[in-house]
Amino acid sequence: MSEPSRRRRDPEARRAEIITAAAELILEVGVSAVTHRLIAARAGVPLGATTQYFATLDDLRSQALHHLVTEVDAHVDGIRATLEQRGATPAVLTELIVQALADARALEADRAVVTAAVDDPQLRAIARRWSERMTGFLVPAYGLERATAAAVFIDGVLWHTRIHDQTLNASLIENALTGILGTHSTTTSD
Amino acid sequence: MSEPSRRRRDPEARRAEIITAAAELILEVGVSAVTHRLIAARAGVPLGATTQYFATLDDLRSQALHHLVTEVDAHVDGIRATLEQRGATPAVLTELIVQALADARALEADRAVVTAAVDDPQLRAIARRWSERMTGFLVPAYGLERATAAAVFIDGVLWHTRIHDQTLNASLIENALTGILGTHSTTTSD
Amino acid sequence: MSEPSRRRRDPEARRAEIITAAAELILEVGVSAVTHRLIAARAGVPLGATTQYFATLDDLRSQALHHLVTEVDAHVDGIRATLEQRGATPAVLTELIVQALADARALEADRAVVTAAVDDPQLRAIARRWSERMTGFLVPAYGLERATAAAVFIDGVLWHTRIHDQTLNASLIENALTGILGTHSTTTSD
Amino acid sequence: MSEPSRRRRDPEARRAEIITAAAELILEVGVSAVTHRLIAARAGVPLGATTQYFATLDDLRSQALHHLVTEVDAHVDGIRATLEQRGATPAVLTELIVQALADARALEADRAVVTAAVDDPQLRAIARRWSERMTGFLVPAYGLERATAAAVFIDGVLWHTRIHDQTLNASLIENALTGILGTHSTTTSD
DNA sequence: TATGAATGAGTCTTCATTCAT
DNA sequence: GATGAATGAAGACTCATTCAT
Repeated sequence: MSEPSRRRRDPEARRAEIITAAAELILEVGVSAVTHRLIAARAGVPLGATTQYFATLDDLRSQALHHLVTEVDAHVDGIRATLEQRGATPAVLTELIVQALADARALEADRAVVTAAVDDPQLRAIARRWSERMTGFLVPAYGLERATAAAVFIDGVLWHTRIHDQTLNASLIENALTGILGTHSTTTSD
Repeated sequence: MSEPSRRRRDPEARRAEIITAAAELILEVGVSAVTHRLIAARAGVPLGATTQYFATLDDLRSQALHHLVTEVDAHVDGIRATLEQRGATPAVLTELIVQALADARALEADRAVVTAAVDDPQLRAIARRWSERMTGFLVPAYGLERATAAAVFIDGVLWHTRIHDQTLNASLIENALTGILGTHSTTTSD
Repeated sequence: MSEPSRRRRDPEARRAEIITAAAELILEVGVSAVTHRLIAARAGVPLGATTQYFATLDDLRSQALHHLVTEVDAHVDGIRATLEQRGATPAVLTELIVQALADARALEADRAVVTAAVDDPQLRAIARRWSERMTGFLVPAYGLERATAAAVFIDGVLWHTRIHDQTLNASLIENALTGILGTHSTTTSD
Repeated sequence: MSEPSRRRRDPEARRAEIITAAAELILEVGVSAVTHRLIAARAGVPLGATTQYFATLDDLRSQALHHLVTEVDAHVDGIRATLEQRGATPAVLTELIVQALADARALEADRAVVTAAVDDPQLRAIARRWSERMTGFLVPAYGLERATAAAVFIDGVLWHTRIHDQTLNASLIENALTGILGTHSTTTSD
């Protein structure tokens, strides 16, 4: 007598699946092109599930964006770890940047978040975190001003890559960072 | 008894009005949120007018974006003139950047074009022009690598401003540019 | 205070209703004049229902046409049964034709299918079935050529009736069929 | 000072051009797909001309259909001439039919008129003329009943050709006509 | 008179959202 | 609680028709 039942029995997992699907779609087709139906299809859940767990599509979109933010955050955590281990020198930073540029998915995630952030005040606060954290890593060694400038430059490098077909070369990046941060990448906090 | 009756009779002006309205809306709500209805309302023309002059909404969007591009281009022309007159020194560049950051409208125009460019290959080519022209102005004095790095940094400054609520201060910008371009702002080409 | 609220909950029945409504309208106003709105009104369902069940209006039209085809087919089945029972003589054929001419609805269905078939290759194949089946019934007794000619004549009779206000009289039909099929309506296959 | 003037100076010729263009388009895309714009483009006249000369699109369509009717009529005139010269024998009729079947344009014109006639009472009267005239040619030799039956058969042949990919062969047609009209092509009026 | 700009009604289609089951 | 049927508001687009020029 037991019908196939209503599928899963783990609401939290379903939520997660739906958010993941939405996040993927945001990267693929853009924030404004995601729909309930698209998400349901991608997540392999019935249409109703996408409205059951999220009051509104905007709500769902927003949570998906947050999901992407945490993804970006994880990357930043990795960067911090490396910088702490090996020192925040231009050479190490450059290596990390070149690595990041090679990861198309991460690049897209960042792009999606930043682009969406321009229009969405709530999201903007979240997006700011990236540069703030990055700046934070560099402040101890270079002081606030130089650290900020370096973070700004790195942001520029990311955008440049999205618009141009070829990546900036490593020595250009390293030289620029060296110029911005100054030669004395040691003590002084300016 | 007098109905509003038919309107103007100046097609070229109407086209321009519609494009202008569309461009404004792109800056305000983003490319993907503009609709015929929105544009018509903003331009103060009947819905039909927006389809009379443009075969498709994409067509209209595209022309509005081009309109913004020419706006950006005009700014860049101004920058070139100043650089030629006063020299492409970090100080002059900084002054120009600060000026640009104060012009919210121009900033938005640039943002809209660049953001749209990420997804639209045709537009991407156009958007590349900005950094290419900017780089071009600096190459004679600093060589290709440093010029490129400076343009990338400036792009980063623009994005930073869009995401953060406060502008970067002038000395930060100037110092960074000085570091990137090198102190010897003479003729060395790398 | 009670709004009409949501309707039925029987998808299959709704599909059928919509198709039936569309088929009726095709007969009344022609294939190219049917619209979603018209169909919805006729079927007594909201506009959205017509797009929920059919991806595209063409899809809906096509299914409605198929519906008519099966209707025509059922008629042809009846004809076959009679011919098998009573023999495919001109007299019996005439009786069946006169019967068919009296059924305005069936006549219209056939007309709609044939007319639509002229422009639609896919439908043309279906429409050919009518004459092919009819021919098939007569081949055993009269051979392919005479059978074909008779089917062609019968088709002509149907069209004649649609264009003229009065029906052809039975003796005319029977005499013509006799002439076409030959006197020896017995054995021989040509 | 003389501007290129408003183009033509022969209203009647323009009317004719427009009607001809409309008639062509009816044959190509079907009655319901013709639009003012399409007609204007085909005729090489400005949009306004199509509304200047015809009160309504339906009016224009109707006149175009009449134009096709006269075209069909001209064909029938040719047929009459031949029948008067060479006698209305099955052999001659068959020859004429085979000829007609080879003329795709004429076939389409006939189809368009007849198809449109089913729905349009006014046009139906006009369309009836074809079979009435054809019948008329045969009445003197075969009497009303047989003449009518032959005309009906011929109509069937035309439709058959539109639906099937291959033409009926000449001997089939001739044999059928012989059967319908009887061997004694003398004066008996039934 | 001739032209084509102007307008809005109407077309197909998509989808967020609601809610019966 | 889970599902997907139901609904209508919007969106893009087409075009007959009107009418200023």
